[in-house]
Amino acid sequence: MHLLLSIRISLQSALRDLFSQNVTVDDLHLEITNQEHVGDFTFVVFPYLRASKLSPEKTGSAIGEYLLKNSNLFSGYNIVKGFLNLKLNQETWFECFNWITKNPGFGNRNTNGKKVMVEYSAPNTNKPLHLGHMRNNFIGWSVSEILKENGYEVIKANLVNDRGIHICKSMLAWMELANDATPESTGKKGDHFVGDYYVRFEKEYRQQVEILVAQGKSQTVAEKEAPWMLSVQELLRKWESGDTEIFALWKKMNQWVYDGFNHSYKRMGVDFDKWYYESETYLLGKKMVEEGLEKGIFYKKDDNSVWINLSDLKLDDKLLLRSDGTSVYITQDLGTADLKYNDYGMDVSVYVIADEQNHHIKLLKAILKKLGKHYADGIYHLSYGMVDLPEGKMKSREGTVVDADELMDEMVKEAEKTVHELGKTEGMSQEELFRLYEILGLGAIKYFLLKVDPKKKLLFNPAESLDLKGNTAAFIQYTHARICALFRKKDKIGISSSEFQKEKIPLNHLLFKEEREMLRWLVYYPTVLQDAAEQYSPALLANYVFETARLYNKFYQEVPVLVETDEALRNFRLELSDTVRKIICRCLGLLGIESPERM
RNA sequence: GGCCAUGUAGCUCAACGGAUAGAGCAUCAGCCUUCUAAGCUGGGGGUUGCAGGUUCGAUUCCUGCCAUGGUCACCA
Repeated sequence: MHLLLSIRISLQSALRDLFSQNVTVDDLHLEITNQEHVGDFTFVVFPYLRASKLSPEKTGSAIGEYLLKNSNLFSGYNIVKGFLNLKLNQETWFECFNWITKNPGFGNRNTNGKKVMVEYSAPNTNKPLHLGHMRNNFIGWSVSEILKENGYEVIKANLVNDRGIHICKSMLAWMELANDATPESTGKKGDHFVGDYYVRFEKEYRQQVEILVAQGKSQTVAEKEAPWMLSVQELLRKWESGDTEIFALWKKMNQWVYDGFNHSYKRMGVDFDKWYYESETYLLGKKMVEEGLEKGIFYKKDDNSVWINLSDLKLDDKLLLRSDGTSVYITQDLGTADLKYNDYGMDVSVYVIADEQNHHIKLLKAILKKLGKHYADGIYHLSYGMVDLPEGKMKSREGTVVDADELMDEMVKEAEKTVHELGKTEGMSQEELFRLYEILGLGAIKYFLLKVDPKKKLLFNPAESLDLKGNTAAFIQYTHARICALFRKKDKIGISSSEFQKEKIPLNHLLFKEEREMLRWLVYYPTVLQDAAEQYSPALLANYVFETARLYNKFYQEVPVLVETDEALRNFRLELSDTVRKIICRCLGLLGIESPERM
């Protein structure tokens, strides 16, 4: 029995039979009854007063009476103003619990035949990953998994920004300063190795600019004429013309970076089905610009630069090719969008990109539409807020960027410290312990970054992220481990458990408040899972699973499980506990967080 | 300046247009001779940025202000 649906159907009949109102089941809204009122679910009758032509109280009691007479779900009702509080009878709760336990994939939806591509991560190959990438990665990965659970076929894609002036900067600094050093020879992780040369370029370049300024040049001129700026531009030209030596170096250094990235991705637990490289898509973009020119959708200025007029959309004209014929950021995005669609023909294409690019994606969609690409309508920008630190924005120049690898190390170390202090892991092997530290450390970061609504900016407070109390992954993982402990204990003291059978529950037994509240909450899982997909929001699941753990801990505190002497009741509570454990495990799993059996 | 977000307890965040706006952190007071105290119970803490409007009802929708952030590159 699908509880919420059953109640809605009863209400639907009530409105139809009493007031000749035809409403769809989806339009009927049920809320959890407030703490201070008596009841399980509440139905607001205000919207139906026009139909009933009665006072709120009389409308409510008419519906209440109808439900008691025509349905066996309810044991009573009360009305406060226009709020009809419904009380379910105990039989209904057991029936409902039966339905949940007999549906292993409770909440999952069958395949709907729709295909979605989720593009996320999108790193540059000149720097290691940082905290901003982490939010991006975790949102992208989690949304993908949530969509799968809701019946979509999902392609996880990564679009690597592997070309351009910034890559040339690391290359130049390496050529000038490295003496053929490699990640192997220095024992440094490849992405950090290359990133260091990027930093060294910037440092040296700034000095060169300063010298020129001291010699009397203006800042702008100095920035353009500094020796390394000229060299790096030359390097880019060589790269674009396909210089074999430069190309080989570019490939070699990018590979170092990829080796580093793959290591980080693996530790973060994110993966991709398809990799795109801007070095391969920018030419496609150029081709599309040519086509647009031929069709007269774009126009060329005297200096040979190519533009599109978007005045009908109240947007400024947008440049698509520079006067020297090279492509800009949006050019390659046009090419990538087309390639993606030709590869997969997906219904929806999700771009997980920070909100600083809202305007850019708007332009991208607009231009694709002008080119007659119908798939433009399927593009959805999952725009998330940037991660700020208590001191403000992360700035690479000021060295305030939080490095992903360092953060993971730090959090795992912190987890190790706490596990040690609490000393509950006696008998676990060294290998199991290391595994546990990873699960706890990574879980903490992921939960911290995912629990906030993606579209809001996120304040990363290092001290707070280390916390293991309250609204954290550890709190939820702890609840999971606690339930596991309960079952270990059960086996140890030799209590046999069998499937819960509601017929065996003593008739005079009343469910604890904590039991009813737990059941009532579990019923909402399918709704939350669906909402999370529709809103592309892992945060909804994070909030749900936190509340699940919170309610279970209350239950655990107040209700005896193993200590219960009545076998049927004990079995019911054990199975309820196991159901909660499974829901926690599934929710955390969709957030990319593992559920330890001990901690 | 135009456009777009955001503004809720000291702090970080919740709340399909519904009841006296909820959690966590911090703070104060309690609970381990019974299932993991990374837990539980209770207290204090609010003019939901401001002013209007829409209606049975607004944190939520509309308008105007104010504040913060983003963006409007031949950067990516």
